[in-house]
Amino acid sequence: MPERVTLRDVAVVADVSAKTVSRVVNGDAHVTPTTRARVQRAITELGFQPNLVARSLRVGRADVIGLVVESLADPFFARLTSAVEQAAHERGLAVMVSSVGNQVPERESLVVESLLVRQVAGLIVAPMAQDHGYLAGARQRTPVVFVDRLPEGIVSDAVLVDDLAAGEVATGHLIDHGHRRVAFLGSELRNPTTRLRLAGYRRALARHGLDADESLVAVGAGSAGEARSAAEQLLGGERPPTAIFSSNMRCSLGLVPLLHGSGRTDVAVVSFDDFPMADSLVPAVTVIDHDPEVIGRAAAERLFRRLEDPDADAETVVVPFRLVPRGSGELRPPGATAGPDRERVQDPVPDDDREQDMAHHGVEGGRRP
Amino acid sequence: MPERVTLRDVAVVADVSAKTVSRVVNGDAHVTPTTRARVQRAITELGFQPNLVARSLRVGRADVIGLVVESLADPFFARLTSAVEQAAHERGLAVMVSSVGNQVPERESLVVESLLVRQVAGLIVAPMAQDHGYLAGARQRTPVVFVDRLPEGIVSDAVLVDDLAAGEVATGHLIDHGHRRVAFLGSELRNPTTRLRLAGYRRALARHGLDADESLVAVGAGSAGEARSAAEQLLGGERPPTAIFSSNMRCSLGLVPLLHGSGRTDVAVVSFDDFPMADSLVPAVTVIDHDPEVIGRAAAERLFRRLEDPDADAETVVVPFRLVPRGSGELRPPGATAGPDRERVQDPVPDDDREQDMAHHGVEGGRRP
DNA sequence: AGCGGCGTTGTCATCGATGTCAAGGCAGCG
DNA sequence: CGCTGCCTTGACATCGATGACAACGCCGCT
Repeated sequence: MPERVTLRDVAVVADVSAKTVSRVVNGDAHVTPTTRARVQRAITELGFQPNLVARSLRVGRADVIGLVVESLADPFFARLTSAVEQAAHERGLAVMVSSVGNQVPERESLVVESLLVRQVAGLIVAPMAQDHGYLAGARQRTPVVFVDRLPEGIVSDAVLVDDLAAGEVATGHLIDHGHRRVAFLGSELRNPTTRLRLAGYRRALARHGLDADESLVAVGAGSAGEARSAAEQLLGGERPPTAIFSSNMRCSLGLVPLLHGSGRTDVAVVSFDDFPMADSLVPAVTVIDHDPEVIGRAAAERLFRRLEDPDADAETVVVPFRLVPRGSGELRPPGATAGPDRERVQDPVPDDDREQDMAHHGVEGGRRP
Repeated sequence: MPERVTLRDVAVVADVSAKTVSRVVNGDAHVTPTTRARVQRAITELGFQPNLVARSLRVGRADVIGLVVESLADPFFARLTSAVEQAAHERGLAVMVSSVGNQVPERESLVVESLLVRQVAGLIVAPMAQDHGYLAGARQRTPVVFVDRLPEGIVSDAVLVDDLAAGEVATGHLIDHGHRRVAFLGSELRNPTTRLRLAGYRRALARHGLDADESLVAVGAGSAGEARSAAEQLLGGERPPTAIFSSNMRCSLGLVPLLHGSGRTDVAVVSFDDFPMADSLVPAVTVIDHDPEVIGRAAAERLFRRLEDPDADAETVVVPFRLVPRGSGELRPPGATAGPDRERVQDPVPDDDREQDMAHHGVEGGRRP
């Protein structure tokens, strides 16, 4: 029994050529049933398994897809990874994962390169880099689907949430509940989704005629601990916020324990992304919910379609988000009275119209050119 | 400019053989500095990247490690995955991930096989299968490190937490706080860690002279929702538990919202594994904490060492766990008085001795033969 | 001058699969 | 019987890298 059984070993036992064994293994029609049965017996007897590395080299492409995310431990990306892996597995593809970290966006191109030299059939990338020109050459032979944001400098398939709109909805929700000092808590600005959510925050402020106060913007939190410290500073300022838009799960995991631990559950919170126990806390946390599993699956499907039809036009899929009111986002600022905010003179639209506008934003999924 | 630059292309430009280019790429000493510089220039000019699939085929092993876990979305495994990927990346290795799911332990061997045919250099496996004999042959060429439990039927490297001891500590903690109706909430019994934690639970009961009541054992929860339903049944029974040992994070994510949502925060809880917000809830959740990052890193290091020394003896690394009292596990049962439990006549050891005993369990890490 | 040793370089086989295309066998038709 | 077409099979090159080892040149020593 040789250490590794090859086509040749099977060919000897079955008294055919290795090519015929290959035909049987790959379901090629050009084999007689008699020969086929004989080869199958030999395959079973020897426990033959094709060497997929050899096949990949010959074919020029591995049956593996690459996934690049910021962090595999991040709950959002963990669930996205899981969805991608499951979709790939259903197609007989393996998944090679790689993380970029949150310190050096330029690592993205190195990480992607390390997947390309392994001949991955395709890539799903949650981008952090400023410029995706590095992918221009590779994309002729390796399809790429971007998740969470559009690439810069190239046209590619993508699966997105509208971060700007979501940031605007989250912030608008707080403003609609009377808050005039709304803070933004976010990760590094080199993270494109942070920038978009911040832009949405600012657009909501502007839309309500509120001045943007940069002392209410705390970005750069690379961990839950840093988010916690940043929130502490926000709340300890001269004119502290009465509400906080926490622009990703990681920041929320720093902010919420702080508020609960320091008895500041009076501060209104909208969290971008749901997280465990958010609805069990008192008050339960209002969230912008977008499902990483939906994103992961959509990205994988998009990639499979691209593999089948390399020359089709690039397509962007926008997946829906929704605001889930649970309590923390509906808290009123100190001194505010119940009911519609009477100070709001710039926008006479009734509340129900605004709710509908939000529902429109929250439900809309579709295609973006 | 050819589509793909090979050693041969570089060799032509540099006027050397492909073998010399290979020597330069691999840092072989047998190249003159003059030749080396000339080749480097050609490499840069052509943008050459070695084809790692070709190398893998020739060498007989890919520079990829495989990781097999139950679910990539599970927070515990997500963090373990992240730690493994980072450790691998530091070594220039890629990571191929695969999930088994929680329904069919036998899928493990199929999943492992799909990694083996891709010539992974080594495997890290969080096992679910009943028998690891399927790995006996492969292990001669592909090192395996098991995480979380020892394999069945083969001797292999492993990185473990002592699930039985941890289950015993968790349950003992509840008993020490006066509970006599302690329930066990767990996943499927085909999951070996569930079985060990249940055994620990039973051992704690026995140690305190308490009869095991099977109506207090709820296993089979495949999701947080199912855990929630199981907990509902436990609490709705004729003689409901006053305390619950939730034997994994997933069960806790079902149980804790139930308790909070139904006003049953009087039920004492110890959760195996920490989770986000556990310490922000009221009462904060007492947990058995073991760090998946420590496990992941230890597993990766063990695998790297195995790759360097394939013939060394198998080794098991036991990583520490600790009980983190936060409130939920220290709740007293209804009608209990404060202070030491006067009903405990079988064990006259004072509380401080027992605390020390637990600290001993919680701190101990080391090697197991 | 001749020999031996050492360092560098190159040739060629190898890894294990698949693609390309020729060859052989058989059936049908004139 | 000879020719043509179709189907099956096999030979051999290919994928792109590395391992094994021979060949060559140079230097130092006798």
